[in-house]
Amino acid sequence: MKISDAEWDVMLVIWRAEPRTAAEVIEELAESHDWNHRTIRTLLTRLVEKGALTYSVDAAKYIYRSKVTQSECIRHRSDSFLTKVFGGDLRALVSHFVEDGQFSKSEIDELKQMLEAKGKSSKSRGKKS
Amino acid sequence: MKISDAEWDVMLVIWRAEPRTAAEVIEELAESHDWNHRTIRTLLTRLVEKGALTYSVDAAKYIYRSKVTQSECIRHRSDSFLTKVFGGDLRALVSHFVEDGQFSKSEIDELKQMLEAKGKSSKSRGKKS
DNA sequence: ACGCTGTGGCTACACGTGTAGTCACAAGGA
DNA sequence: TCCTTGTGACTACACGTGTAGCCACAGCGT
Repeated sequence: MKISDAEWDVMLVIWRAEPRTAAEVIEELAESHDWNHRTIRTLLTRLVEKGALTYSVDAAKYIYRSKVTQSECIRHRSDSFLTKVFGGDLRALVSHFVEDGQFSKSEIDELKQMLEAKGKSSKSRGKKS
Repeated sequence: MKISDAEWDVMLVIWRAEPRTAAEVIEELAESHDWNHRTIRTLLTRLVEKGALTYSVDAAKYIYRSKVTQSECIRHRSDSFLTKVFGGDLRALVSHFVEDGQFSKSEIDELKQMLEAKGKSSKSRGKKS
């Protein structure tokens, strides 16, 4: 399932706190986006169509909740990105971001520790789970 | 400038070796894609329109060459991705990929060294080189 | 000289996406 | 009870994108 950029922002609101009525989603998005409420309703509908959201009806209102988790979607987008932009070369990707970014000393240490742990436990911890 | 997914594959061919005639691009893409040559010509035209490619004419043939570098484009896509999917949190992005990926011992060491170097030279090496 | 073939130019068309309007219905205030 | 207001349903529409057709022209083989 492919969630578009605008839809992604809607998902973020839902993931942040579920479930939500359309009105709540619209209100929260109003703070960051200059979207007509119609637009947001359309996005909600499309997300339901493509299976990213479900809804239940309460007092003639729809209550939306996610059907896919944020991490699933992040993983999905990350995988596509890795494949498309770095040709699947994970090391190239990571080094690109590391070289390009600005990290504080402590963040660098944190990442090193992460790698450390990775070096020990590693092997066999694939992508699924 | 936004290069679409199909266009990206065309750019890859050009970046790999420039300049190229349309025929050469088509031939190379035939190996990996099941695209009609018309499709590729359209993509080439669109890439010229959006300024990613230029061409010169020689013996009534177009010779295409890139107008933007691969690293510029990678940086661009990477920035959008970072912003959209990880809300700009570079640390989260890197840790996602590190945790998710499978690295060999030596790759881990390599990355640690990169961080090491980063820790020393760091600060002030922003994104604009 | 003539037709086949490859070339770029122009055109097409469906689908996704961003953006939003119209409509009918239901709930709640006057 | 009647109107306002909010709701989801359906509709619209332009632009990007993936995919490709038609056309005229130029070069090459015969």
